[in-house]
Amino acid sequence: MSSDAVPPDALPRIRRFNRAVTAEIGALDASFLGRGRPMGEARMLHAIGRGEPSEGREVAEIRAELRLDSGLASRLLRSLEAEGLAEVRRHPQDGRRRVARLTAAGQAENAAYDRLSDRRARALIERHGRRGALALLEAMDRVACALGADRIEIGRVDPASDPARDCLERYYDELARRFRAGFEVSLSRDPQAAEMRPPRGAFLVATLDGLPIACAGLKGGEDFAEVKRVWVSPAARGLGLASRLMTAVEAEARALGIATLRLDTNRALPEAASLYRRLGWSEIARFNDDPYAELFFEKRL
Amino acid sequence: MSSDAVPPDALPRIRRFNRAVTAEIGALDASFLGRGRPMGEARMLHAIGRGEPSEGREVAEIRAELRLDSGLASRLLRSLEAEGLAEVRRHPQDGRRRVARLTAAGQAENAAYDRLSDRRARALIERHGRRGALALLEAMDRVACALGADRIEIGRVDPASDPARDCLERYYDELARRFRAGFEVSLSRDPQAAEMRPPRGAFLVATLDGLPIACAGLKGGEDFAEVKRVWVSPAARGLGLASRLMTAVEAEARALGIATLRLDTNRALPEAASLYRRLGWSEIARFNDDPYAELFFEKRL
DNA sequence: GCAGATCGCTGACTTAAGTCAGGCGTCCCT
DNA sequence: AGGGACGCCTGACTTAAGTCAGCGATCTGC
Repeated sequence: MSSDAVPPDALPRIRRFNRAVTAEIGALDASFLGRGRPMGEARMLHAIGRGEPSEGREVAEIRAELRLDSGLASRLLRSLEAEGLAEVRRHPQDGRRRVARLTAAGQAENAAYDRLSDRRARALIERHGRRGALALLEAMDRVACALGADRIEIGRVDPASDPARDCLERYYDELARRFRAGFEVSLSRDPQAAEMRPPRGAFLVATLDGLPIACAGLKGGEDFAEVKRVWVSPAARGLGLASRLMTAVEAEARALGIATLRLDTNRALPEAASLYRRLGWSEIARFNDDPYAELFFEKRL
Repeated sequence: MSSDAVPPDALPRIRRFNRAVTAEIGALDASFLGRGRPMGEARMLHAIGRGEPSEGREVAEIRAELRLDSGLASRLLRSLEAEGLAEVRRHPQDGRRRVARLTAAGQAENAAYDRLSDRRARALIERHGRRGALALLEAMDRVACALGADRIEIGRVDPASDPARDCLERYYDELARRFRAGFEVSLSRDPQAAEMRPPRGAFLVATLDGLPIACAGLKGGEDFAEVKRVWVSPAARGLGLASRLMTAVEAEARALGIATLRLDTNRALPEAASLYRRLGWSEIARFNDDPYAELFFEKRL
């Protein structure tokens, strides 16, 4: 990206942003100290709590996440153990490694920290009306996606699972907004797309910190497979995520032994068509009767 | 605001935002440590540097900003002095108070910290195209305004000054976008509004961390004064700022001995008209020939 | 079964950060 | 002129945070 893409007043605006969130995070940390425990221990407690309550988390993983020295991490674990909040056991497969888990008391303590954090969050949102709150959340999403772009993960899920349905719902809403004549899933071809499952297809969802932000489906067929439901949340656009997703879909297709991919799209989504062209797809003649489809593409793997 | 104004997925989204900015700020702090100086000293240096280079800043003010104990602040100042980066003198009016200033070396050091911060900021923005960068900056503005709402300051400025012109330009742009027939300042009545200056009028600008986010003008006249150019940046809407601004304008008017205020507005700005009604203004008959004016209000002080 | 690598732990430090009491000089008010 | 308030400083602490070397247990590959 050329440097003239930087608007002239960008730096002071980012400084203002930094100042605002630094103050907010400082205040949150200060409120955490109110539970009479140093920040290091509180962070360790929270990091352990991010794992499954029954399984716990590997100590090395936590240490990497919090960027802690092995000695320091060990000491923090000892003090949590002394308080009866956590317990550390040996890893079932590898006796050198260790796994930390929260006790019932530890989970309660962790929940108390979450409540403190949630209270601040709720207070922040409640200062605004419903419209303002939605706009603020969208702004926070965009910032979070831009800052956390390299923590975005793409994974395979069932198309009927919660994250997939969340993406699809937002995708359909967007189509309804952008198509002149609106959009009604049931009128589109193959509304269920039950084929987007192994062994014939797949459904991919991109998440950031566990929240879904993009999706793409691969639907198996006789002579070719189709790529469907490619959608990226507005908050995550401009990060190259659609390309990553398409690459991941192609990899899935190859793994399933698929040789030819096809897809259709609509002129109301010009950014989609130009993405496909950029990624080596070529336009072909209509190959289905979906009323919403106007443009058709193919790619041979 | 009732709690049902909180969207159901607000809390995880805010948690994701917190996680993202915490990581970003942590990384920035870590890069600051690269200059071989503890964070406390770096922050103190930067806080001193926020004042006018020639005048410096009062120690008490800095201490309040950084929430430092008097003893700790004093020690940090001593170490900056020992490094030749700052000097502390007695306050010209009050010998108890003290004023800290950066030396030339201190200013250079401070600039180096700014460069580190700016480099990160620029890298963040340059990851996006121009459109994406603008959207990201708008999102950051909105978050900064929402988080820093109680640091917003309203002050009197000259209507020809930079902050005023910045607001007015963005105001005219918005009118051009929202009025069906567009908007051309030169066609509106009294395009210069040179009267929005003491002793007959005033121009108010609201700023957050020095960046202008809202404005309002008071234009003196014979039988009544007019409120003009009331504008709030989209990033700051929903924070009650327009009301604060109107209250401030009324206070200015009272101080200038004005008894009657009038204003005009346009149906394309429904939120403005409803604000005026809410603040006790009553609709009156047309009192000028501005082609863009459709609704007319009056308030007696 | 042994060598070398890996993982986490402990002890012994250093440094940063923050707290508190007391003291000195200055200002303001009467 | 003098008492009390104020602003800042110093000294003497405590606590948190982070570093480093060395140790013992465990795993992996040969």
